[in-house]
Amino acid sequence: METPAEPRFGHSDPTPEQLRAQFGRLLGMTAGHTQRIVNGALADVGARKYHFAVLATLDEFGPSSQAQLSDRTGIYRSDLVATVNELAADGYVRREADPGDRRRNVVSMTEAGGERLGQLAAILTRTNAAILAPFDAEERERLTGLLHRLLEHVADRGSW
Amino acid sequence: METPAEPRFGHSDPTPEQLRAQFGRLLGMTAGHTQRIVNGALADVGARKYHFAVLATLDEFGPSSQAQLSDRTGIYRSDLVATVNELAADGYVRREADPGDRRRNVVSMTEAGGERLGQLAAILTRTNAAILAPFDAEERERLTGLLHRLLEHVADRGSW
DNA sequence: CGAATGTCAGCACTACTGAAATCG
DNA sequence: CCGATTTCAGTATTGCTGACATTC
Repeated sequence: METPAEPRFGHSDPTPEQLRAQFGRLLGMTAGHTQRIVNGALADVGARKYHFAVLATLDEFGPSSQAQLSDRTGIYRSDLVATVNELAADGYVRREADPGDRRRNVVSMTEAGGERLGQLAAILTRTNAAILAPFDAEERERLTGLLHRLLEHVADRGSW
Repeated sequence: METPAEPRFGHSDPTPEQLRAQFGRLLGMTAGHTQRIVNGALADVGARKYHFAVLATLDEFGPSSQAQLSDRTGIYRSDLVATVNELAADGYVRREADPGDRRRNVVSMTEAGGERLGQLAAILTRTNAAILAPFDAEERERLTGLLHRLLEHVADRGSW
């Protein structure tokens, strides 16, 4: 009774200062909510971020080995196996042995994969717009510019 | 041989446009790297984000029930159990039955917990500074301002 | 032989769900 | 009985590591 009913993320009590002050927390929570929105929209059609990443890469670079897909998407090779499995099971990609290098597979997008990519791209365009709705064009550029600089900085292995 | 040795996150190949264009990806990757830096620094002393969140909350609000801690930190009640277990095992908090309401536990910070909080706060201050190093004061305010607005927007249940 | 490739198994952390037991 | 609190068990995704067999 002391605590009124709280919704899933409802903070009936104030958030402590020391927590609010953490930049990492601000960034992490913002990204967390954003990811949940994006993942939820993708999950509605049975997809995940990895699916879009692989399909978009195949669209731009054409048939590729899994190692190339890993390099271009940032997805680990071990995780790519499952991703390609899923996409192949749905008929969006084909996995064939590379005749020229028998260590490799050649992954190529099917026609159905092309349509799937269009579907996922549309979903992402929509969610991106919804997420950035409160910002005008100038603010969006400022925000993405700052985030790009921050990403370059934190992604710089060697400093950490 | 075709692909030169790539470090853990080295993209020897370019990132596809369609991926680069995703705001969610930019935010997610930035947050991911940042979290890894912060978590790594905390892990060096055997701590996690949840530990700091709970200790900071106890510091500001005094002895609390686990439900209150959950509300104020955003940590799920089920996950709070393990967090309090860990903190109690290290002597940083005490968990006692609430005499006035036998459903509740009263969690309170010990002296060692206060020192631990100081240690973790110092670590976070250091990592925050390192993460934000490339930005001047004005840019930091702009970035945190934009992120706060974005967080409010995306955290708004009901819109999603 | 050394290196690349694909595959499998597994771990850690986070976020989240559901259910049970106790108590008000 | 309803609701609050704590606890346990379990799930999913992501990021990441190590090992292995095959092939170049």
